[in-house]
Amino acid sequence: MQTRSKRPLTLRDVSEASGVSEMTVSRVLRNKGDVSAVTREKVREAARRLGYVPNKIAGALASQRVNLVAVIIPSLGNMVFPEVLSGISEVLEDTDLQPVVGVTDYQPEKEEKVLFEMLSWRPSGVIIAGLEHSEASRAMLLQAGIPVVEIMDTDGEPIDTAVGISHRRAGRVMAEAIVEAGYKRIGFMGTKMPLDHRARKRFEGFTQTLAKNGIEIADQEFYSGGSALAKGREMTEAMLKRTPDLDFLYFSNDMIGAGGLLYLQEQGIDIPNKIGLAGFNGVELLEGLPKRLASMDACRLEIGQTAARIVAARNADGASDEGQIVDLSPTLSRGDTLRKI
Amino acid sequence: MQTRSKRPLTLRDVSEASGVSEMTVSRVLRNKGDVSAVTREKVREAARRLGYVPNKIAGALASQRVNLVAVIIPSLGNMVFPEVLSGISEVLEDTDLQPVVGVTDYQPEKEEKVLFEMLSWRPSGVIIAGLEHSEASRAMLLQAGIPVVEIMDTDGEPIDTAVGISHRRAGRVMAEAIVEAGYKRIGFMGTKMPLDHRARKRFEGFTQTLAKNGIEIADQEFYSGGSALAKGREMTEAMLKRTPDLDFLYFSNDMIGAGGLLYLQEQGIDIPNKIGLAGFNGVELLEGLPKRLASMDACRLEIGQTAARIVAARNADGASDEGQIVDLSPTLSRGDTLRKI
DNA sequence: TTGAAAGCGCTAACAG
DNA sequence: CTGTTAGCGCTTTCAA
Repeated sequence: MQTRSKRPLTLRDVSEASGVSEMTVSRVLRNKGDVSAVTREKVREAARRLGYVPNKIAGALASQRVNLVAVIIPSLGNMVFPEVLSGISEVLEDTDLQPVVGVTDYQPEKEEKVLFEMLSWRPSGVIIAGLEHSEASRAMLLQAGIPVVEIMDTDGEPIDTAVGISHRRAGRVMAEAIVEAGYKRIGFMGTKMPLDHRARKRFEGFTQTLAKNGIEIADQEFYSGGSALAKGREMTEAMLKRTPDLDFLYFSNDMIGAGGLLYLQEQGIDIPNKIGLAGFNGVELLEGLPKRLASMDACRLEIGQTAARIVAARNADGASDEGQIVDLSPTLSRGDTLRKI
Repeated sequence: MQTRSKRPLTLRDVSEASGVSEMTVSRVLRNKGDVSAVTREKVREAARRLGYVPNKIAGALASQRVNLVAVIIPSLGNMVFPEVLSGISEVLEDTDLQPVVGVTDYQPEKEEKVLFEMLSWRPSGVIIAGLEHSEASRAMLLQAGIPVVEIMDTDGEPIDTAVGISHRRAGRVMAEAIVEAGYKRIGFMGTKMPLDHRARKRFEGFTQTLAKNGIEIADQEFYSGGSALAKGREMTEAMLKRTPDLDFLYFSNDMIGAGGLLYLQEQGIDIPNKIGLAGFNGVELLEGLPKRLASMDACRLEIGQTAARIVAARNADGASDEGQIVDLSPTLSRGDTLRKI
């Protein structure tokens, strides 16, 4: 270990310090090619002593290989994407690939920018949330010449490969369960995010199925910003004041659902008989609530794992299953807030 | 836009397509140096038409500049680090720097690995959580020759610069407030994480101040894994069964605190008179709970912003305030669960 | 098992 | 305002 220096160390420094050619030093440090045990030890020792950190920039340029996988998601703030990331990291840890995360805040322009920025580092693959992208983004992805896995959603045409669930179907399934359970006056609460296509698709599937059963959403409200738990609480109160005869509330995510649940419990309202409730995502948080909120698992972990496996496989054997769509099946959990038939 | 090709486009392709020298193309694409409006337009047009994405690897190697800032944190799973990240991104968005996140899972070996990996991309700065690092990690950081900001914690010796709060003091302040409010039989619940040094320091500050007031922790319990909300609930129940005369519960984080709160409310226990409660972090979630949990803000956003500003400033003017420690003051919010004096 | 030469795609530094 | 010439620090390839 030497004292801080302005210029980072190079292979040449290690080469000189060990009396071994740069090329051989390089081989030792990458465990590539045969090097005699003595030489190897000499090099290792010198590298360690100097505190040498290889320059991947130079390495990548020379080898035309970057062990990075770009992961592009809308947000880190709601527990769903961190869980997808866990799935990805878990799988990539057994390979030499590494995830690099970019966040878009649900903004197509930002997605475009982040994507451009990441692609300019020539990653070995892209895992990106959603099937909706700007023309420019699609073009970049197409041009990149690397595996592209679009995750979370399967309702649409993937650029290359998709892994996710059908949110339209998720909305339908939930609507069916609610109708079967005999609820009739249904309210909906969600986020004010026109660009959250998956929430939109769930809502569409939901209302369509209700319509098929002769039911129309009786009331609805959308929020943005603030504590989701508090918003769920407030919106529920407001909606029930406005439309007192509702007998079911469908929340676009578990967090606002939990807020609604807490509020209704405080009011001493009989759940699920007087009013039933359901959210979406199946987040871990639900386990600690006074009643388990009905919800639907979005298969977050599995999506991450599968996507990562696809990227890893393509990098390993170049096998190309382009056009593949992996459609996972979310499970509905009725919890304690959706009455049995 | 052309069809997918195996070889990514290079500057030379744009040069040929536009009939302008590579150097000038490079200047246009980086908005660097004076280029005539016509030439500029010609180049832009060609680049757009081809769908050219510059190769930052080559650029970085040539210019010896990488606009990346390594951000190394223990976890994405608990809402505290994502908020720090927001602070960082927010500030860096006004610069040409970009954060790249690495996660250590609170494991020193993983920290070492992630750090090595990131430093090998020669970033322009490092923002890393905590002041405790392995010898090797410290050495790398010292050698790197770039700004290093250690965040979250100020109880210790920074390698270069630190931005955070004193967790020992945070523990002390909370203990003082609890003692002043007249509570005497105090229970503690936390995570089973010997490597979460900040939680440890809070606990130390807490118990020391209690001791100074002649009080000893009456009961304590640690958990690991599972839903924090559910764990808080379970641990609270178990602890009160074991030690029924407790009059205060201090939780090492808000999530388990919320679980405890929900449980006690269901039991109809008088909060804060029969039992007082407090957590740590001041998370947004608290706003939606039936009672606002007493907590202490960890200044997450501000820490992120400040750290990013320091890195950005050092990159801009090279001004070096090494050794600086920015010690922020968390505010105690009594909420509804810590009785007034 | 080791080494020498020739780039990877871009930009700094000069010239014109 | 535009072009030319050298590398950046590695790895690939080929020879020894």
